[in-house]
Amino acid sequence: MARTRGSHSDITGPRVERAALRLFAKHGYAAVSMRQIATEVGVQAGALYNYTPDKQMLLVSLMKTHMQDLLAAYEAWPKPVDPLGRLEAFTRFHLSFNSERPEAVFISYMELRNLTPEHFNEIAALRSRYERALVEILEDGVQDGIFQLEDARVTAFAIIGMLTQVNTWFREDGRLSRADVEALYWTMVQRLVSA
Amino acid sequence: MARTRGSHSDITGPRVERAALRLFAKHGYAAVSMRQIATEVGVQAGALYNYTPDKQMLLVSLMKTHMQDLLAAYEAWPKPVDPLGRLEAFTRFHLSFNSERPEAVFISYMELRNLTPEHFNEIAALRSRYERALVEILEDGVQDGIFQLEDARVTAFAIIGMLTQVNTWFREDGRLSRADVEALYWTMVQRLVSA
DNA sequence: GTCTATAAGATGATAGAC
DNA sequence: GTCTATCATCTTATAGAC
Repeated sequence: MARTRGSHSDITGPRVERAALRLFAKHGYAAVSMRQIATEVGVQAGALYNYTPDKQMLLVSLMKTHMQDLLAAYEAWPKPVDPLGRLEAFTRFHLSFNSERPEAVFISYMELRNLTPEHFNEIAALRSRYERALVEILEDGVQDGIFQLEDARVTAFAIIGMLTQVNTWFREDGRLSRADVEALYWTMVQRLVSA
Repeated sequence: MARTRGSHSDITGPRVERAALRLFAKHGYAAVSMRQIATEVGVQAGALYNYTPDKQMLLVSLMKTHMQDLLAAYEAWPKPVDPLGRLEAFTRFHLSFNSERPEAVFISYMELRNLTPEHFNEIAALRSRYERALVEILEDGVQDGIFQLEDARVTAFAIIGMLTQVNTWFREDGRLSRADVEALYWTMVQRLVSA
């Protein structure tokens, strides 16, 4: 059966999300109007409400998708069994995953304050699951006598903080390649745990 | 001579800046209206324009003041002459200064995208002066054979990234005191440069 | 210096035609 | 599924009285 003319729900839906992602990252959630998103997609503002109940849910959906993608991709990432190998896998995974979606990473950190408490807690829970994975690697390494560190939770924050910061300065056409950056940060992470 | 009744320029001015700082940090620059700021200060919206030509300059002024305060405070901070002592001074200064003004720190990083190119470059230049100070400490330490690291600029970014991240999780009533956090991070910074 | 009033336009969201 | 038209409200900024 032929499709109704002008019906593109399976095409327009993803385009709305991508446009919102791009514009929210560039100007901030509050600064972007539904009309701007509609213009970017090539439809009228009213048509957006076929894809989201309101502006807030558009943001929530972007952030939730990003955090779920992060967790799913990390679980699928090849991981050795020894703590040092797992720490290297985590380091390289984090740098690689984040470098491929700078906009979603930026939004997921930046726009937390625009979430209602319920949505905030949902995103925060996903984020802690990821952080918890690193804490466990560090604790295992300490137990095996391979790592030396004072506080696994604070060290995990420090590692994630320094790895995530890369997105603020890395440029594709800069002095260093992605491989250079990965190697430098893996060396620094090893030093941080005295491995 | 008696003051004109209702004239409070020396009191209201700072109150406008403080209200804007608080509200911009909480909700984001774009999400805050001049009416909200006026309500917080206790005046009508029109009165704000005695203290700022427009909303944009209110943001620029907050960010510029913060960066200049940062540089001035760092210059006044007691600094040893040896690289290791200077690195410790930088670490403790950064944690201490940032912990005292979380809102200004947040805004100065978060709202860069809302600046016109001219204002952005001005703020970015102040920021690099600060980063440059750390790079020089690291380079001096390498030259003296005290530090071992591959890339002084990337290491400086990593250190600043991990130190600045503290503001996102530290709570006054949490498990760790400020002194605990300073000690933990100073240990980690030393490890990062193999000192 | 602060007020009230207002200009000129943008905003999120909905209703109903096609 | 998309459009046009519209509502009610909010926005930044200014003018002029006090």
